[in-house]
Amino acid sequence: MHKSKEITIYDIADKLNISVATVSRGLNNDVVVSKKTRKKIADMAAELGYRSNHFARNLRQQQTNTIGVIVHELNSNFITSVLAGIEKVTSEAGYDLLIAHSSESYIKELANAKNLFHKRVDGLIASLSFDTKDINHFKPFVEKGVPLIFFDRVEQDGNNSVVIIDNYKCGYQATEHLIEQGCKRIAHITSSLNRNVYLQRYKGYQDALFDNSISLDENLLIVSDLSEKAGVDAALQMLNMKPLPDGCFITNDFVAAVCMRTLKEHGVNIPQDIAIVGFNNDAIGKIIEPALSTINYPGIDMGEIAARNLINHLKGISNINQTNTIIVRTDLIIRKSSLKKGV
Amino acid sequence: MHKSKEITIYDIADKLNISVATVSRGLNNDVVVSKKTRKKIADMAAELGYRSNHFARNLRQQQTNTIGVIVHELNSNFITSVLAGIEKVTSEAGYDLLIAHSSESYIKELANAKNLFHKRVDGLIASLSFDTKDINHFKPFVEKGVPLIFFDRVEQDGNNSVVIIDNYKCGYQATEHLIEQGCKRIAHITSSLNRNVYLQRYKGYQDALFDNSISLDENLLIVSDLSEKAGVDAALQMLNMKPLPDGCFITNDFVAAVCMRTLKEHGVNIPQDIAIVGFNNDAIGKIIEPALSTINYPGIDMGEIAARNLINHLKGISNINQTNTIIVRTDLIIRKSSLKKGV
DNA sequence: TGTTAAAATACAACCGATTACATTTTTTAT
DNA sequence: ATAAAAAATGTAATCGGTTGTATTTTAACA
Repeated sequence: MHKSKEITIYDIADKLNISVATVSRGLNNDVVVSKKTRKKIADMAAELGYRSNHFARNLRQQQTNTIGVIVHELNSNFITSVLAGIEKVTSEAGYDLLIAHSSESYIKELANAKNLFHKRVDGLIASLSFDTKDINHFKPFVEKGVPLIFFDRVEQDGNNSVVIIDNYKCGYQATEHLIEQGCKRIAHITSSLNRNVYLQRYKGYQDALFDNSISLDENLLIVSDLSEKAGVDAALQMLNMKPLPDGCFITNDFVAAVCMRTLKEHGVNIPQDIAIVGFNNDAIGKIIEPALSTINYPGIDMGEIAARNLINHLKGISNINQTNTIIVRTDLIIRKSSLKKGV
Repeated sequence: MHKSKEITIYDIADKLNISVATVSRGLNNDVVVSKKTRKKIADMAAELGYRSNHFARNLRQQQTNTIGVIVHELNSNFITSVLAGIEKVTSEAGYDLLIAHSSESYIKELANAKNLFHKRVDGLIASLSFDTKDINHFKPFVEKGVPLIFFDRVEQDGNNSVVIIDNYKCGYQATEHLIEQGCKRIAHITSSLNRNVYLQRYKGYQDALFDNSISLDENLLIVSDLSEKAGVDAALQMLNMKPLPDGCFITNDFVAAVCMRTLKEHGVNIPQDIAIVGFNNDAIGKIIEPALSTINYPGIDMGEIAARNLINHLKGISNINQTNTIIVRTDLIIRKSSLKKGV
């Protein structure tokens, strides 16, 4: 099977006995070309099976029509929702997407950034990996004037455009809900406080305790990564506490699920002994028993917003550097895992 | 922030007072350029912050160095593993990846195929969507000589290259295991039998029953989509059966999990009343209770194999059309959900 | 009918790399 | 020292579109 020759605008021009300039303009529906000619060109293009050459076009136009996305993982409800949102907006605007994932690794994120930079994406949307220390690898984009939007996992004190949720409020709400259910000793299982999202949630947790006159017990804070093992370990750690915590706010549904399983294996009743609230509204939360209370946030909206802002900036409609921080709504979903009092 | 001017090989050539041809060759580490000159070129490129223009290169070379991937979804362990495998091989070989997902929709798969065709991917790796009826939309690739490999969800009677697991064997094994555990009335919850994977698993199920002298009861076959609702409905349907099935082979872990939850809510004991085996080895299976027995298959290997074959074909090392079907190993993971007899 | 404005089309340079072929420089052998 | 061979570098065409400017065709009007 040998490759058949590609059709170019020169072939169309030849067949129609007109110039390539007219063909090019006609294909782009330029009003300067008469309707009749445009029709002829379109018909001939279809007949010959013409497909435009992106490379020639991009080379000449000095733009790639491509937007890069760097995410910290692929395998989660939240991320796939964000991607869906981004895809919706970008594809409508005629942009292509180049998706890279760092698997929570700083090294891979670095490589991805470099790669996308060399591919000359017109813009970049990114969520930082778990162990990203600094964001110097995004500097080349800034220097070349490539617009940049971070979402969810962002650098706290940068002056970049970000699309985030109010993690502080979420932490506050989750904790307050547990307090309302009668919890007095509320554990908090979370990830590295160097990541903005976890730090803010922790602060919300602290303030909710404070506002309800519950003193903060540092021993109830368990920091770990987001692995299955971490969930088991966290559960064991809680089981060793005397007395057992009566509530627990976990910043990740998967870890919460593992944790619950381990607790139950050790005879702990949920929510009677410990009420639990997770974070993310992953599919898993509805399946485990008891169903997991959690914080829901609209990934698809975050994706759409990030993409829309980026594209508007690219088109000169708005300027990213003016609207610095966009906060997306969230809500607390209450299920059985936290309902000590019943409904 | 205005875009700073791009550095090209002409700039490097100017600075060094040599020709662009030499610069181009030097940058590609062509041995025909002296080591000394190559060093000078590399240094100057680094100093000026040169980045090569893929578009000029691809335009000239008439190839995109890009491989397209169409998957039926993004949000599953299996698919992300496959993607990881593909990415590993392709990035080592210097190819880029263009990933499209159809969300199990024929329409979207069609659009994706068209899109990737127009982007001129050098090769394509695809898994068919749930409701894909025919594969005519891949014809343009064949006609242009673009190599094509299907994995997992494939067209049963095409003569395309495919990377699959032995779904028949898996179905047989899962069913046999349930029989060994003493099950006599084994239900089978699966998806459209038009998809090869489900049809083959069903056949394995049938033959395992036959070989163990258990007559096939058509009423025990429940066909549905893979949604949460489907899991609930399937469970309810089983609950209505008199007598209740004592075993169940479900071709999807998520559906199995939902199904188990629903059964338990109705007071059914697992595995005592019904032993259950799922499929896919999703993370969820380890978390639910009892832990879910399932069929494991190595997504990462499938991805690597598919990608490696494609690239070898592109490089002329091998020919895809000769090695038509590649079957990847699988194994049955036995957990508590199916252990009626204990270990 | 002739003049001018407007509409449609054509010409040709350009984007930045690659590469066949030509030329120059260096090395080797006589 | 000189011819021949080998190594290094250069020249220029090419990939397939886009677009500023020039030219031709058509329309409008006096």
